[in-house]
Amino acid sequence: MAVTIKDIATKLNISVSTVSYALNGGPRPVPEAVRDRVLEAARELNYRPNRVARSMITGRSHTIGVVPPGITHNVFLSPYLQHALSGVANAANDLHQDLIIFTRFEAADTEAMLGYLLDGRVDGAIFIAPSLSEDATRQLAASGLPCVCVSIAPHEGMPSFSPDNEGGMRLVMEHLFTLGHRRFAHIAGRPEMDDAIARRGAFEAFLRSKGVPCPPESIVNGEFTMEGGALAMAELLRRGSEATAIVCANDEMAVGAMHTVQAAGLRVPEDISITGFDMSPYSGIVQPPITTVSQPVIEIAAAATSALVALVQGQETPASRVFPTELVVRASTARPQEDLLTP
Amino acid sequence: MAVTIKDIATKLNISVSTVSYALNGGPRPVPEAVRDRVLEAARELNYRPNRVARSMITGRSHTIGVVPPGITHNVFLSPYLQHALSGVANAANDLHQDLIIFTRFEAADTEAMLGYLLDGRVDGAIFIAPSLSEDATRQLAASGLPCVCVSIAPHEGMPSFSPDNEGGMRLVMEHLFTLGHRRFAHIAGRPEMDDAIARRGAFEAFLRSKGVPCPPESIVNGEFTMEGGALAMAELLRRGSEATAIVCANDEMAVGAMHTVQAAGLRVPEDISITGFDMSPYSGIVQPPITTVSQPVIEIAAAATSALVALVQGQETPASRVFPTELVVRASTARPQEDLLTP
DNA sequence: ATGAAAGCGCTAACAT
DNA sequence: ATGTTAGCGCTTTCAT
Repeated sequence: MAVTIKDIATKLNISVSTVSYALNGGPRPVPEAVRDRVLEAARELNYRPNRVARSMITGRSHTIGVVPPGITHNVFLSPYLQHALSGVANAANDLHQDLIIFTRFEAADTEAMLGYLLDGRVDGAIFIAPSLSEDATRQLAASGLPCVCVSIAPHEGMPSFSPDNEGGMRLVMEHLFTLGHRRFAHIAGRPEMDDAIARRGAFEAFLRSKGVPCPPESIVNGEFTMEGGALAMAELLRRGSEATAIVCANDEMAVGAMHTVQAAGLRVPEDISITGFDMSPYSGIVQPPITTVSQPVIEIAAAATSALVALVQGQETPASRVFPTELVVRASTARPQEDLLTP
Repeated sequence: MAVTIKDIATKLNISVSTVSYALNGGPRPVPEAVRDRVLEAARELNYRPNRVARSMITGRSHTIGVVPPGITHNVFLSPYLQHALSGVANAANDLHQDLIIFTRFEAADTEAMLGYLLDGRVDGAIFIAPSLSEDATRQLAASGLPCVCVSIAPHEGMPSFSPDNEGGMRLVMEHLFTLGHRRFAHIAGRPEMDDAIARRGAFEAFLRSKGVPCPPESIVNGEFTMEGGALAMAELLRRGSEATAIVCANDEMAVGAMHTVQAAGLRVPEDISITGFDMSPYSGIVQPPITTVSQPVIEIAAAATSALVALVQGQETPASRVFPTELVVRASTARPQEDLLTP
């Protein structure tokens, strides 16, 4: 049996309340002499406070629930999530919060998800790139659990911390367009993910604004992984794509796509330019390094975490924020061949 | 105020115990009619069980604490930990356990660590590549908290799930030796980490067994990161190393070391062979891909997790296991120059 | 200044 | 078959 404050009280022949106040340093004052005796007894008995019991009374667990996208299989193996989790962990650390990571949510089991989130173990939740159903979103809002979202939020009420996807995509497109590219293809993310939607939308919008055609067969969806990118690229080649620039929705896809392109005997960037998004470590160490858009994922996630803690502590709903993105030009993009041939 | 079983009991004019038994499907039988009414009322009132309250009675939280190495700064950015966490998460998922990830332990604050681990929120703990003090180890054992260790355990009593570091290192060394290498350098991990120690030990033992000299200046310690490897390699070059084979304690180090080597104008593998350890994704996508040793980290971590759950459930202490490693020959290793010149 | 006692929401032993 | 009640370990109100 673990040592409790009652044991300390019994040993010192004082009441549990005095022990509690002594241990917590308040709110009721305790004479220093008594406090010292209590602290010493605690040390002697090897007493450790039971936070579960405490949190039942205070209603606070000082623990934050982290909900990664339900679609992702190996959460910890996704570079994007790694950075997001890193940001959350850093901020949680600074704010003295612990983290429960919910990797157990089956795709769309709203009930189970709410059950876990509302079982009293977490003070609030951070959703990372969620794809929540209308129903889940509504119930969540109704539950009153403080929530924030890394990436675009599923509904108005939830504070959202996201990168400027549109701006970032515009930067890459402008870069490629200026290099002389006129035939583009887009390897898009899964259509349930808001960031994927935003990036695809910006891709199309840019082409429209320049009067460049954007046939449906030049866009293909895939998983946000190297395999996803490799497969999507293979599909583009199968369709006889003549694009000189392949714009990918994230870096892993770009790495996979480049692999397929190179395996097909084409050179990057001489024959085909490829771009990514997110500036994941992979895009920097492949040959050639991939031109990409950096977004401050760690910072975004940290900001979301701070906002959540503020929300939990009763401060008013924090404002959503959109974080700037930056173009990172590397060696996977160059002027297209035909441009070189027809000056 | 959240809905409780008391609300359901009041609404249906029955006792809380009946509600509890109905909700949990036992252990006391409840007539089907009553049960249905309870379940319906629960749905209507939007009742959600409070697991904190439950775990206070049952003494079980169905939650596992995960303790990454205290040294690692950005836990989620280390490929090794990513895979270990993945394995833990997979198994935890299968076994219906949640995860609290303790990223908050300051280097050596034993007291704080024990406080968190023993505060009632976790049923047991998984230590990943820990570097625990004698004191922490002893207190932990005394606390009775079920614990297992991914990598070599800090003491006998704790079941350990680790790769065959010695065997793996022997495989690489044998490979390099057979290629003709006779001058080796080792980029070792931090001397607090048991895996690092084991790999270094096996490196030295192999050379000894072959009668190959192993001067102290041919071994340099570094962080288990690309930067660590790059720095260590630079140090080796500064020392005027004439090694033809650089054996690194992990893949990130190898990637970093290769970067330094290439930046110095040397070719891999023509001028220098480089090997890694762990088979992290990075080692496979750099140019040239790096010869490495694969260890089944995900499987190891999953086995540790299953063992922990068994331990929590009162089964006898599971046996420690050592997992086999495999040599993965890629393009970063070749016969040394001098071997080609002097046949 | 300090003790006694009422819960937090739940399970389970004890009664009926 | 089902209701009553005693806690789990703690915080906090109410007495003293």
